[in-house]
Amino acid sequence: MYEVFLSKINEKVSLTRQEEAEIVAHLTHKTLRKRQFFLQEGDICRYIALVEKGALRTYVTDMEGHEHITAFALEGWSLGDLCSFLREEPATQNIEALEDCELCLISKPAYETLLQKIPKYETYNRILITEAYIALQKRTRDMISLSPDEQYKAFVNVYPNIVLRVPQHMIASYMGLSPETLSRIKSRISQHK
Amino acid sequence: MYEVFLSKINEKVSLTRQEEAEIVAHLTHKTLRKRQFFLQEGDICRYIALVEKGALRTYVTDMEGHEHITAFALEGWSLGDLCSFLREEPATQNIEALEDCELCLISKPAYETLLQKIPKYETYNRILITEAYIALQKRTRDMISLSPDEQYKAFVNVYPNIVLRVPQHMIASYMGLSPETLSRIKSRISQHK
DNA sequence: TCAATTTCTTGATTCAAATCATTGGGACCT
DNA sequence: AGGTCCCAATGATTTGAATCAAGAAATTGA
Repeated sequence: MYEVFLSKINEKVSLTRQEEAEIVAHLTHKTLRKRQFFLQEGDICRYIALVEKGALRTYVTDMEGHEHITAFALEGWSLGDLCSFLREEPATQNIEALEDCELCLISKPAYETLLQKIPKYETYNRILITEAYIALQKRTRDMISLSPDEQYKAFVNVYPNIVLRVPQHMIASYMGLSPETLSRIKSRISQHK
Repeated sequence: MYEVFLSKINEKVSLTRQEEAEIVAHLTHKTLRKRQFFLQEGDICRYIALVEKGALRTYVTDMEGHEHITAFALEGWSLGDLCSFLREEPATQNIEALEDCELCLISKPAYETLLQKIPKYETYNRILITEAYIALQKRTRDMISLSPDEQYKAFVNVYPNIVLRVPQHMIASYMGLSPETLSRIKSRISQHK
């Protein structure tokens, strides 16, 4: 049931059987159908989720009501509106299933208990959030310093699975482009082979 | 000497005298003159710094050689190329003093020792990096969802000190705009009062 | 104090991407 | 099969910001 979750932690720190049991006792499970929301803007994000199966997208809405995708998540990835989760404030992000999903959830009380009781869990979280920060920083750097063509090539290289599983107009949204522009970028790239 | 550093930690966790002494023993001090670099692209980032006094900018260089400012740092803020620091890879960021600066440094060996020996230091770091992640996420969200005018107003509200201490064209660079465009935005805003 | 640099503003032109509009191809229904 | 919906590709037009250019204002430094 929680193999993906535990193996993710064990990649960073080695848990004993006891610790594994303690952690699993604080997890819950959830399934989502395609198009169901894990989180909607305005609600408080009560859980951080780890994707055991499926695909989801995170998006925000701008002042004109347009959606902008800020992240995708596939198997093994974590998601949630961290700001809303930690401060128990209304979320600004929406998280929607793009396929039927299996999620593994941890609530705020569970999160805090584990941080306190299991030092390795705190270490794991420090490492996880540090890596997320580095990845986000890298993404912003790429958006600044690469041409749209280069950016798309980089995206296809780093996330080939997403390209296969997600409609193209959503990748355009993620890249901050109109669907038409991404379409033209693709044809431009394939011309120069 | 290290008051700013310790008070930053004590905001999040309460250190004993012993712990404070242990931490201070692992810190070093550095001064920078205006226009000196704390870090240059290609070098390995050997230290994370906390600004005790002064102002700095972090920037990256794109394929055409243009600079893009990704962050400013004033008193009490931390900086460094985290990716380069942790993985001991060449940095992609440049960090330059905008004023004469006093920095408080922590090396990688010191960082790892403290993480291990002082659990509160790990907790502090987890909280710090989590807040940095949330702030970076908020910034990307603003860049996506706000008009340049709104973005500038928000920037002035959140960082009035930076606006006072940093040339306008650098703020334009931070916002991803040309200096001319930011100038026009300012006149547009002041017209509508 | 005066020259040199840096910084900011304003105007004219150019350009890349958004928008608007149309078409064609699948996929999924009954 | 036929119809509806969704998605991608392509063309025409518009638009907002970058670029190019020049000059004014402010800082800096000898």
